Amino acid sequence: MDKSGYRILLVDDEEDILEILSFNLDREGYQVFTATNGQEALEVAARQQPHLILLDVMMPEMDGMETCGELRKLPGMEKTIIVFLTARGEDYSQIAGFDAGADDYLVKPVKMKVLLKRVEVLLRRREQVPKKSPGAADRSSGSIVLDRDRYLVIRKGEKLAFPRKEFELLALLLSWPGKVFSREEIFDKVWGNEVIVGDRTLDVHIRKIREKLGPGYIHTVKGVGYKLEEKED
Amino acid sequence: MDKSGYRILLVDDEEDILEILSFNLDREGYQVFTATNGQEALEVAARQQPHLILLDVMMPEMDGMETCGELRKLPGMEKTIIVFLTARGEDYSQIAGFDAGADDYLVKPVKMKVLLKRVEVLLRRREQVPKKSPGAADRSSGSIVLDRDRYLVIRKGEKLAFPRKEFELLALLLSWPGKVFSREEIFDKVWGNEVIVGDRTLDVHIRKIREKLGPGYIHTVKGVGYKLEEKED
DNA sequence: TAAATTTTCATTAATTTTTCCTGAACTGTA
DNA sequence: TACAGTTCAGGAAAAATTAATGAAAATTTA
Repeated sequence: MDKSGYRILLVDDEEDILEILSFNLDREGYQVFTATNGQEALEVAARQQPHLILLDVMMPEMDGMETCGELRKLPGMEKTIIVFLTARGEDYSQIAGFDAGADDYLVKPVKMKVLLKRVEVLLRRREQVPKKSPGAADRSSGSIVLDRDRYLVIRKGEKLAFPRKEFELLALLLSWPGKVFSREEIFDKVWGNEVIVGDRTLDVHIRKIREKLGPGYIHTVKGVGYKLEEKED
Repeated sequence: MDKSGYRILLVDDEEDILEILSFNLDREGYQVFTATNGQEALEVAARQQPHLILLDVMMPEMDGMETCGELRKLPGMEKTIIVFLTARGEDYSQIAGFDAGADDYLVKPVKMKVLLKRVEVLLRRREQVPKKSPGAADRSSGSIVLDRDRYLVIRKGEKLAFPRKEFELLALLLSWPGKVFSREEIFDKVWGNEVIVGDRTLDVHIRKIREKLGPGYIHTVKGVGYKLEEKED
């Protein structure tokens, strides 16, 4: 990940903390900005348009949550990642529960390694630019996308309704396109290790999925299992 | 298998589960350690250097996948076996996919017997150290590569589908390019010592492989066995 | 209760695995 | 060199395994 393309805003009333965080994030390659209070945070944020904001909850005058609410109102800041920094012992229910609009929160004291990792993960998640690594096992699928909330399978924009078992099965295959999943593995992951169903059951589900997706997606590897692959033969 | 030589780390935020797993694994003879959150897991792992880590995906603060990523970064932990414990219905693409770096995952509820078996198998698998012959070609260096996950044989970038027996046979030969495998050895490794098949069976499989790979790969050493070699005559 | 979903079952189909037979290549020997 | 005795390759096909299919029963859901 090229970190130099990311702007991070740190907001804390303690200069010491700002300095430590700043030092470490800077060393990682991020562009770092700081603010020591809510008001300042809003100004810097508006000007710099950071990708991620680390916000201390406990601050005088305008606290983290209020600042967060204000930040969210700024143009282009609706999707900025806002992470709360909170001291241990503060009321989690208040922090985790409220809808001030934070994306995540960290409990102080935070190990720097953890914080850096979290920042990285959050940025990457928001990045959502699925790159293709040539040659390597590409686990992001091409034309098939799952909508787990609605139990929909979207293939080339077309929405297909899938019943639960079929959906779960497809989801499993899709979780690693190309990988051959053995029957055992499929039963284990889709049905669970409690339930025991006949071998033909799986065949039938595979057939149903094939009927909906059309041919060329699910391939049988006789004696081994099934795999999903879009391009191949 | 002497289980007392293995250290297993259990990570789950639910104490009950930890207790049950701990009890059972302990009874099997493993050395068991526990942690109730990702942070603790990292600390214990760093100190105890476990051989296998059972990691619940759903945990507060730092979830299993994130923890996994962190664990992988610890020194000497690159090859530790990490197994995810996941509830059925969770997004497979999140669990199996992504580069969290898990070796396997189990779906809850897991039968204890299943879990113990899986642990045993995984530990044993990791035990086998692939032997290298000094002068021989490395299996990855040649133009033939096996992709076990996809069950494909890749020869000069070209993907070839191999049926099971042929795949296993080729895998054996490829495990030590240049070495001559005796018929006896091949039958033992590929068919297992219980199954008894005629001598001609092997010839036929070799022929099939030759048909697919083309000549120049598998060489017959009359009266001794077969070997795979890419360069020689 | 009807509709949809999931599972089973009997058959059929396809592929894989194995056997068998013929002949070529090689080995050692008279 | 010619002769038996092995050992393996190649063609063809039987045997066995495994999966696809059609239809229907069982189960769950709406």
